[in-house]
Amino acid sequence: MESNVAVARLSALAQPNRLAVFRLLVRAGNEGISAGDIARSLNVAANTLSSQLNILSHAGLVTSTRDGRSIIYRAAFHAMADLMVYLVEDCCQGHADICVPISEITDRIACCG
Amino acid sequence: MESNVAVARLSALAQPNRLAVFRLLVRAGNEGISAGDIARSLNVAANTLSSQLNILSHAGLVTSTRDGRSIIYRAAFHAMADLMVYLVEDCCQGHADICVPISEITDRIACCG
DNA sequence: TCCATATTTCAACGATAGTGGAAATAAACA
DNA sequence: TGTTTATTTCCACTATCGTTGAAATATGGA
Repeated sequence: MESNVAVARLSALAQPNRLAVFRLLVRAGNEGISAGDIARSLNVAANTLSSQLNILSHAGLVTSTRDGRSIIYRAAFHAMADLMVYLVEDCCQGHADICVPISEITDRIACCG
Repeated sequence: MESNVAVARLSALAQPNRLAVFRLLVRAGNEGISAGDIARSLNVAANTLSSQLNILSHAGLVTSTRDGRSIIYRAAFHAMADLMVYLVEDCCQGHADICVPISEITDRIACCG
């Protein structure tokens, strides 16, 4: 991953509304949520949410498909995975003994286990 | 983790210089790097770097200890782990079959394996 | 003590982000 | 076709961020 892509994704998530949107979509899984339902859930104006979704979308963190009058948004899990890997890449340069904490991450990411 | 802490950490990383600083410290591991050496490595002014380090530090993503005239900075792996977990928390509400991508994260985070 | 090195703090500037009102687009339905 | 619902685009305003010069603080050594 290139640095500017990572920055775009981190910037997209570094805002209370957008972070809440993303986490809501993570919990919704592949089913996704319509823009209107997201706006109602988080109590934000429709146009404000639209620009937030646009930022998340351009960062590659969410995808959208039209369903009748509504547009369904979904979290892009692979993009999230790429970002996480990038953040701890090449850690410790192979000295496993001084890098125990990272292995704890994998133990704690067990959402569907 | 509270939302505002996550936003602070994501904001801290959502800037090219600071992201580069953090990744440099991740690669350095527990040995850490002095502020001056970071500034030279990344070719940024000392006072600019100082404010960047301050932001990373307040976000809990780096720690510092004085060593003579220098101050050594280190990545805070546990804080990073907490953030990662927060981002994919409660994903899919337990429907493992529709949430394969998250399990791929753990496979790909294997820096010291 | 005096000086050099390492780092931080302060103040100010220009640039960018977040929000909301109003209008535009898109689809469904009578 | 005309109307309603869903969402987005455009625009302007305020607030916050990132950078830099200059000064201040802290440590080590002559």
